[in-house]
Amino acid sequence: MSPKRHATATDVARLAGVSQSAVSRAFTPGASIAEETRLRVAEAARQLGYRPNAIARSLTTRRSRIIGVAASYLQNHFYPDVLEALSRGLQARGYQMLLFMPDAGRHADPQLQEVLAWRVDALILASTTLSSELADQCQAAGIPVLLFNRTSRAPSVSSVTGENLRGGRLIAEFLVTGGHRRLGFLAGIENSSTSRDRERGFCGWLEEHGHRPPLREVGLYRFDEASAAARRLLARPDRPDAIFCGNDHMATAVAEVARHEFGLRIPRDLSLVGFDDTGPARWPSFSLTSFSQPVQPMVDATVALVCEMIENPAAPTRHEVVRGELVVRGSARMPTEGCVSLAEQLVWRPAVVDAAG
Amino acid sequence: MSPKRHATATDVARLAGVSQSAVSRAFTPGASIAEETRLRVAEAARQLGYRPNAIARSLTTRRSRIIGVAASYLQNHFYPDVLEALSRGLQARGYQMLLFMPDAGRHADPQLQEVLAWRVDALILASTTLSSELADQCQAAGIPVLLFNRTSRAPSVSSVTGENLRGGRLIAEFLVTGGHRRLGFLAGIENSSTSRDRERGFCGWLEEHGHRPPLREVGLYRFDEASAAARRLLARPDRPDAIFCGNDHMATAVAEVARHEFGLRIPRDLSLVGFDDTGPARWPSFSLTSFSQPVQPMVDATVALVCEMIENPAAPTRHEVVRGELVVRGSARMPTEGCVSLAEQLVWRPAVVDAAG
DNA sequence: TTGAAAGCGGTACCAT
DNA sequence: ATGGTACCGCTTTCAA
Repeated sequence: MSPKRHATATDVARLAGVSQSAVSRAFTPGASIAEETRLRVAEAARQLGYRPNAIARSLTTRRSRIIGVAASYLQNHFYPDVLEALSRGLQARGYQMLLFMPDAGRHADPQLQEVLAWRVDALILASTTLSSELADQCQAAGIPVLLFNRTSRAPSVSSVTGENLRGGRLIAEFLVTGGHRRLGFLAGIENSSTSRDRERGFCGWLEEHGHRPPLREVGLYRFDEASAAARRLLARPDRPDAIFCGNDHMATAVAEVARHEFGLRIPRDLSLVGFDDTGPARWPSFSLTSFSQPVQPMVDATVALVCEMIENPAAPTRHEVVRGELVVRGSARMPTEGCVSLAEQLVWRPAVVDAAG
Repeated sequence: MSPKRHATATDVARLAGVSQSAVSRAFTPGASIAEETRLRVAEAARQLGYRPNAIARSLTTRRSRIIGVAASYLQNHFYPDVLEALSRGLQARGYQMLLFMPDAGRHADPQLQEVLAWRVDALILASTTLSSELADQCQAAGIPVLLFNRTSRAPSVSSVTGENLRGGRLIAEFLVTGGHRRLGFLAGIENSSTSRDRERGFCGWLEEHGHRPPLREVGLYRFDEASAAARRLLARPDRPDAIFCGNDHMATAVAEVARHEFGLRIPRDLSLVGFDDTGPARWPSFSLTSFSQPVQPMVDATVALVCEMIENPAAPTRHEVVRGELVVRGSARMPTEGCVSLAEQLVWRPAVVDAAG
């Protein structure tokens, strides 16, 4: 069969014996229309399988009710979780989600342009790789931009992040109190705000308390890079006795290398702490101690903020920081005698398969 | 600053001193326009920051160049991988991707309608939960529908799947040849074609070769359900010595339960085989033997097929089956003396952290 | 090659 | 409450 043309409002109007305007009203909640007319239209629409054309509607209303979402590297389980929550959140508010995955580097630009061509009502950038100049440009072009799990150097772009700084500090304190003395830090993407803040928190606390800076490697937030970095770190004569990994995804890579290539036991020979508290890191096999970035609250904040920005474009920039906590599992040696203030900030989660879902 | 209006083709035309039609042509590859005019328009467009409005374009051309993609349950690492590849594949062909995650059950309908309102050029359903009647309806409404990793009962809807039947059979042969005698099968979603086919292959081979049917549990393709199913299965007095799990995601759940709750060693006390060959299942900790569903080939086939369906709506239904192979790692006891035909179908992959990426 | 003009399928304002 | 009508921003004939 040929691609049969969709029924239009005019078709419905003809069948229902009303004007095309009436059809439009019948599908506009709160429009002034007689109940009887509405029913007649509804019936005609049903017969014809009519659905208002969102494209035509958007052309006149100048609001697409589409939100562009940029993501990259879904291997890190944090992002699929975010995507799922985001999809439901936006859907619930009547928005559609146009997903795109920018290529690394400058090639992202044409892709972004394609998305902008759809006159998206807003842009959510959950991609570490997309340059922040791009964000600024969009912002300047008058479209609301929201950075997710990152910030821009220019503080003019709104953002939703976790407590990167506090997380980094707390982990430093936790590890030092736990008796570790040769610390390591595995950075993510070096010029990402997220990795920088976590590192600043971690090293800041160490410095303030008179400890040596940690050994340092870069894992680019990727599994394979993190594995390679772990090999370098663990092969050193002064191998660290604890590593703070920039996220859980890298931490699992380090755990794999440590156990299966170096024969190390965790946490006996090596303590590991991650960031995010997502995915396989919660499974008993890894039982990773990790500073959490709670997906649902972060997404809720994002959806609320983005809707606000759309409704009030003049609203001031906001930087939401969603509270996290240090979730203590089994991958890092515990402080035996903790200071109280530290203990109060920890959450103890024994490994249970059920909780892994 | 107020949400400044985007420049339109008319604005550009005025500045360039040409007609609005000329502007349109300047942005239409292959349109008949003088090179000099094109340049003048390009310059004016640049000055004004003009980008053709995709919404207006779609309204007249009646092609949106948007493809609706339904996914559900991104916890299973297979799907994020698919999404990433799909995004790049569609992008490369000039399509945008409108992603939605149908709620389980009937509530999916209004969401689908929203997507259809955008007059998507095609629909890719990679969601196990979306009912196949919905697929039929869309198909009947004249929009190309492609089922990914599933089929519909009515064979009129095109699909791309892995070798579910052959995979199931091969795994049965592999396990029996490996000396296992008390087999278990962990089903996914019971009325999904994928789970049914894998089970049919598995049980079919067993029956044909005079073996008892396996013990059976249902894991709904979910981590927590699979964990619960594993507990039931492993607590039995006649506990299976090998379990074929409907996918890798469930297999990792079973491995966790088996090791950490039942103290079983894999594969000494229990052999495990999965399906998909993705994600954490490839990590040394799991080193899962699994029948592969190669993401890139499956996505390539999907993109090619969907484009074909768009260009030629009259094209006949097609059911692409992408070849997979039994990837042998360490989670299942190997046949000591294999029959040659079986051995030829196996691929041996020792656990290496590098390969896990 | 170019410009004028007729839609595409709606929304919203205007009288009635 | 209803119908008529002027757009929304573009593509695509049709003449010139």
